[in-house]
Amino acid sequence: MVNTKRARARPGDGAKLREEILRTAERLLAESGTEEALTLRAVAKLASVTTPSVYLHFSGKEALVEAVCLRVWDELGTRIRDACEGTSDPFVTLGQCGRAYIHFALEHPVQYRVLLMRPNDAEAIPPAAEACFRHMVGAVTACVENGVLKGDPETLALGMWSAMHGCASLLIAQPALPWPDDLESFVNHIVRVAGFGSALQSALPGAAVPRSRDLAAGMDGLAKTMRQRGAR
Amino acid sequence: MVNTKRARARPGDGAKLREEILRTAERLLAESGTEEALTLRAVAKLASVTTPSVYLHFSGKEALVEAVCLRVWDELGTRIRDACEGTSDPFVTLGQCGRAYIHFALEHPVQYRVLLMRPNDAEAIPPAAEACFRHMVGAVTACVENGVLKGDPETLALGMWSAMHGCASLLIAQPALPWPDDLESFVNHIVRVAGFGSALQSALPGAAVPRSRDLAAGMDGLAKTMRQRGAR
DNA sequence: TGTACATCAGTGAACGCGCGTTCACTGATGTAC
DNA sequence: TGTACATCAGTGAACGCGCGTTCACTGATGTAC
Repeated sequence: MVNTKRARARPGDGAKLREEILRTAERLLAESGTEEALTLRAVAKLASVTTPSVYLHFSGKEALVEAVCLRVWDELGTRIRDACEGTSDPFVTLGQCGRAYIHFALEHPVQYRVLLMRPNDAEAIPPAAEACFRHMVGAVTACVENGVLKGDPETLALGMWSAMHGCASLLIAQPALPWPDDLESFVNHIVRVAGFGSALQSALPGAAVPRSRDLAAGMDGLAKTMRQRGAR
Repeated sequence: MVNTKRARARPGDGAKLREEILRTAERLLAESGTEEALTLRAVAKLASVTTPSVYLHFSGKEALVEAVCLRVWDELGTRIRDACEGTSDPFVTLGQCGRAYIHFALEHPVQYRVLLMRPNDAEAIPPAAEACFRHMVGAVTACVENGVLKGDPETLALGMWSAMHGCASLLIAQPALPWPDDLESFVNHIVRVAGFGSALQSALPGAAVPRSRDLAAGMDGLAKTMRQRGAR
């Protein structure tokens, strides 16, 4: 974390510092590894500027944090959107969405924590977060139209989101749990469980849970059918 | 939050204050609604004692927080254990475990946050947390022995835990998301998705994801079979 | 072309705050004689 | 039965720290005359 002398911006270029402060704040989060390191003083120092300068561009600390969040939501949205493109099968696409979500979280653990694990009593989520959710809902809707899922797309999407979030946030916050060595396989497991589960729950909505033996038999039969169809 | 005058403990009874401090800390969390309110000064004041008195029973703030966590883990463990008793079908039992977990989290949101959403770089989880996990693994193992689940019980249990955690922690941290009005139904949805998904993933391990149309057809067929068996 | 001036990005010093922690102490209790 | 004393739970005042925030200021830049 070097702090070289900054050249003062020319009149009219003041907003450049705003951009630089935001980038510095993200860098501080990533490099420190903890959100507690995100203080106005630390950001200012790392940006080679005095602390009160931050107030020229942000009304206070909370405004800075919110601005950082907006950027992260945007990045996450882009990642999810990109993951939704290029595949034709909607169920596969839904899984790719989920994988992209978890990968983003694991690659940006501190940012993810600030986004989704802080207490957040705001009445509404920011538009950039809404956009993320809409991508998820879109992927689910395609599955509903295709028939592999049934039910309210928003509820199904919240279920998928919550499953992805559970995996990501538990990995981030509780690294001491006995996680498998092959994390990539575990993430796949989570994504498949959520997808398969949503599909089966779509087929058996509200019904009583089948007896274990019946369910086990049904699963084995289904697996055989799937293998036959896949082999054609 | 009243603070009445405390009578000094008699020699030998000093440890009573330790208990009282712990109870006060839990009360403070529950009543304030935020973990930031858990300061030594606030706990001492609420317990009608001066701040340095806390040091007679805890080596410092971190030790106090850890002691609070141990108690919450114990409570959670009891809840899960109780949920595992009384039912004969292991798959139903697994679902009850999950529901008990989420209910506990939603009833104690601040405590749950302190337990599982704080940064936690400890190398090992505390024994009381291990006990919780073991209950989950036990419920999963019963399903594996019964044949409704297949695979490594620890991995399957981590999947279940992560699904439950995702629902609970997202509800707690992001109340502004468009949650359904009927939360109880949503929790059921989550639990069933995780259970059904684990079962189906057990039957189709590592295989390529089936084509949507095949999966949809398989699900409908399965649902019909289940209804017939359930109707017998 | 030179000069006075307004603009505006950024500075330096200081503020009050609540926090965790330390340390010398007090004063009631039980005990030894 | 009375008294000196050791024990030990708890006190009161103070410490340094880093934080967010405020405010009067500086000094380079572009502009009007």
